[in-house]
Amino acid sequence: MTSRPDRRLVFLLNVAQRRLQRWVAAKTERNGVTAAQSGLLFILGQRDGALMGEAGAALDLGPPGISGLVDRMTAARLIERRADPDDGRAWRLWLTPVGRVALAQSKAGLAEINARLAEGFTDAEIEIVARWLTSFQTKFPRGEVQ
Amino acid sequence: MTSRPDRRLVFLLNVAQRRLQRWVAAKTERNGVTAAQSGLLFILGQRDGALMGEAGAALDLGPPGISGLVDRMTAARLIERRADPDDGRAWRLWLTPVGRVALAQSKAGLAEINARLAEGFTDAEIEIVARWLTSFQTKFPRGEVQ
DNA sequence: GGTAGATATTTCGCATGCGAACTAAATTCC
DNA sequence: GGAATTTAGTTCGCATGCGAAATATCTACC
Repeated sequence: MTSRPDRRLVFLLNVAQRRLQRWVAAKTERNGVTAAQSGLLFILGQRDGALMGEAGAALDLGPPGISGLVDRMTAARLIERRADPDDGRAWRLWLTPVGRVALAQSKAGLAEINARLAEGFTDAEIEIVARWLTSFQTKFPRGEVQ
Repeated sequence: MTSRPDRRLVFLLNVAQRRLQRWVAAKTERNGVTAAQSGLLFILGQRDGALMGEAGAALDLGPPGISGLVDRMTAARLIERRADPDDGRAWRLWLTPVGRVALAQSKAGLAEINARLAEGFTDAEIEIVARWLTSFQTKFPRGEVQ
């Protein structure tokens, strides 16, 4: 029966993600902060001075992902990278004043996006969506496929 | 009250998309066909000989996106690009024998992914998710932001 | 018929993020 | 204490897909 909707779920997810990505990119054009960069700003807003690996884990990024993101954001003066005094391999990440401003703007922008995301759906329905999205973490774990 | 779940929806969507992407990439490693490439194979499976623009629209890709995808898939011998006899600007895309085999494999793989995506959710719930994902098309339209 | 505008595709530079392979520092184990 | 292993990050090559700008062709309009 049904089975028609899920046929397209993979595709719909992909498109939705890109639509949102584009929207945020266009929205924050002047701001200069992309969606991925906002993510790291939010993390540091809660845990300024986090290790790169911690931030990467919080954002579900692998080492190359967080490394590149940090490079770009450091170049943009949004964050600062300082050596961990206790571990010669590790770096801690800190918001710069510019980064704090960008974070505040991102927070404001997120409010509008959240409003749109929930538009036309009840709290209960959004709850289901959130649960579905969260289920990916167990259904498609990092590391093991087989 | 609630309002806590949607806080993270943007992020959850992003992570879910990447998790699935990685999964598919690892899954189809030998196959050699990525998720994006499967998308085009599916389109051509239904409409062999589609114009690049048509295929791009069906996949919600802009001109540069479909152009690059076609380049890579042509190089991989999955599809063929032939000039449209009626329009000197346009190209039509055709599955190669290799592409047909890859499409068949992708179809099989999609079945497994669909099963996982629906795991733990009722048809009604999946319906809600599908509706939510589809709503992005109107909430975050191409072209206009403001 | 010829010019102005629309349309199909390409190219460029960029951000994102992956896996594989590497470097360097820390930890474990004998 | 020193070798083996683990851990934190980096680098490389790649796929993806965006916006802006360019190219080539087609269509419309005078």
